[in-house]
Amino acid sequence: MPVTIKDVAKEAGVSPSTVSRVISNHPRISPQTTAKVKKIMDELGYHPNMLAKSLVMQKSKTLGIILPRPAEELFVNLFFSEFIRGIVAQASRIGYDLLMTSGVTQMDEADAITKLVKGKKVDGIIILTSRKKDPVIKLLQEMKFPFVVIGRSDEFENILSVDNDNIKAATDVTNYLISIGHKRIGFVSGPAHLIVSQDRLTGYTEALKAAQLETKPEWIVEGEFLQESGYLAMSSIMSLENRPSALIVTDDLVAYGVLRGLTELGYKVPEDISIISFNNITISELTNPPLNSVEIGIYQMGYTASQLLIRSIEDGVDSKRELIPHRIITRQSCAPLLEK
Amino acid sequence: MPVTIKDVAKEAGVSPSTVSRVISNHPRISPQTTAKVKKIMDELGYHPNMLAKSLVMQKSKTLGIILPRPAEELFVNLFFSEFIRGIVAQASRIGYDLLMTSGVTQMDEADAITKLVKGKKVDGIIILTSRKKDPVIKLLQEMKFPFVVIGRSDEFENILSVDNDNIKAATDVTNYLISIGHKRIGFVSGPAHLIVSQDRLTGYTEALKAAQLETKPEWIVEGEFLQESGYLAMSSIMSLENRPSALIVTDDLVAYGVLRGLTELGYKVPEDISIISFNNITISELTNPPLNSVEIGIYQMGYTASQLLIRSIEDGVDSKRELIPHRIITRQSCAPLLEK
DNA sequence: CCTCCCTATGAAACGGCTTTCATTTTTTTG
DNA sequence: CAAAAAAATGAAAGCCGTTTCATAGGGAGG
Repeated sequence: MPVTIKDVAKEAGVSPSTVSRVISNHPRISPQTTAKVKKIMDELGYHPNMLAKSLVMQKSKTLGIILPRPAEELFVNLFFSEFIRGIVAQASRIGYDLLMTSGVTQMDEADAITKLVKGKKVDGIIILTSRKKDPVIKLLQEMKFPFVVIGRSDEFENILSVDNDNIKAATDVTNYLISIGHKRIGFVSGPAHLIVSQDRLTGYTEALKAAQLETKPEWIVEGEFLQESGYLAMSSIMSLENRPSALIVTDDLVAYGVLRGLTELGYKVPEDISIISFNNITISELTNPPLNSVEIGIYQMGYTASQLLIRSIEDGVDSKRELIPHRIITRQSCAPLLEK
Repeated sequence: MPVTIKDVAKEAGVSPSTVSRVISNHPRISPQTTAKVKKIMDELGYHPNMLAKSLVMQKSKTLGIILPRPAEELFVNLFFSEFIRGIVAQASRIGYDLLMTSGVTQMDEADAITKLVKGKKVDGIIILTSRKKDPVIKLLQEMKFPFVVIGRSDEFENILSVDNDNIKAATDVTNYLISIGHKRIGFVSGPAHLIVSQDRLTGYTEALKAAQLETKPEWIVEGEFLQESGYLAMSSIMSLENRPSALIVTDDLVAYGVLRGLTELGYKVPEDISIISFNNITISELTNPPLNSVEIGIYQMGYTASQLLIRSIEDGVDSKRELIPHRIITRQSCAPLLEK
């Protein structure tokens, strides 16, 4: 027996319509009535039933997010919390909540989305990872449902997205290494099906080309977002006769593996080889030596995604790309390479 | 113009009631009608409006969770993702979603909860951290609303909770150190207002008492869940003339700070002092040396909390405490102490 | 062949809120 | 002071489902 708008109305001696108008600050309600109704609402501890409200308003004031499958979660895992904080902070501020769901099996991400969308549980959806030819993006695009992707789509131009300029970031990192004298630069990449991997690789390649430096396919290793990948990459890279003097690593956790591999092989960082990685998660300042990394503004990405999506829902903006600035954090894993 | 139950009814030449009954597998609907209606639903791409359904059923099939304030998030941060995965995995399996919200300012956690509860957006709530005399627990208890706390309450017995046996865990850890020969054991604790801190400290104290070993107040240092806390603790502890030969640390991140502090002061782990910590987050296997730690089953805690809460919602269980087993992970930060 | 009882389905109310349209009350204006 | 305009409020429909109660039709039993 929760207290409803009717109870308030009866108690205040007005009609439900009037109470409703008081709640929504309708202009044509007299100050006295407003005061009286508000008093009663307080006394009765009235809170509107959001389901009823949502049903009639045709919007739920809720954003949706699909939990990544464990496999892809690897990437998201370490900054998931920060992301979510950003999203929820901004959403709450504007009166939205965040609904999380996941497919029951690995396969039905699409089903989960359809259910959310058609079931009217959410007004918009945030996509955390963008894969090449991402079917989820296509689905939402077809349903014409508001959504924002963290990252970008390789198929659709006119969507909402929040991203780092990963190409630029990788270029910056590469140029940074070049600027301190490195000429042979390797790259430990992430899974090829993720767009972020692709972009970072592109930036790296372009920077090298622009500087007219050598690129060797064997200097580029692809792996997962696992430290093990970094560890494994080292044996192949370091056994090359003409090996890189610096390495760009796609993620700090992977870089940790790189560090571990190098230590085991008897190399010193940064004396023997310089390392710089991406994402600047907690780990990166805890390694030995502390890692140079690229801060990508995770909280801000979440925050911005939330904001953008809500604007899209309320004002119908449906095509905008926001780039969150990145920043190279200098620690102690890179050293200048002196001419020899 | 989403397709509603009426559209399906019209198209199938039956009444909305019949369609509704088909959806819920009502026994008294003829096979032919069922088949016909299902076919139409498919053709039209019908999905029930969950808001309407929730409104009439008086339940939303949604669990709620309040994002911890940044200050307390520190503790939760590093395993937040794992927690959430556990919660959502189990919830999704049983047809529930997870709704996340936060107070807009730091203060109104209680408001956020009230809104969720009275607004009928959720059927139950998961509380991630339990503080001493936690006002949030009291609030939910007063509202007689289903909730489960991760941890335990120091005020209420008859609630739903999922926890580690932290007292036992700390006792185990202490006994482990004792078993390898340590007699002077220190403790780097977490914030006193968290129940988990209190419990671990209790376990430690009890184990020492049971073994009739010395406890010195100056061997116990309280700090935040920050590596800085561990770092700072070292200067005071290591400057004692009669200092511990082993240290139990409340969290791996803090232990990392401890390690850093010790290295700077010129001590070697485990030769000079043994370290073991709690939580077993990613970091703990990456430190130098890799940390002995206590695995606390985070995913399983989330999973269990979800399950327990849903059972409570559906079957009215309202008092149950589930303990998730812990496990000491042996790595290389503890060494036996030989008699001298 | 008539009643009685199932079975399958439909009609209508309800859940709690918003909003249009109508109505009453008050104020303004000529 | 009457008429018109403005302000304040109420009645009722509608959002989209579920469920109770009623009813039509078919078969069993007498």
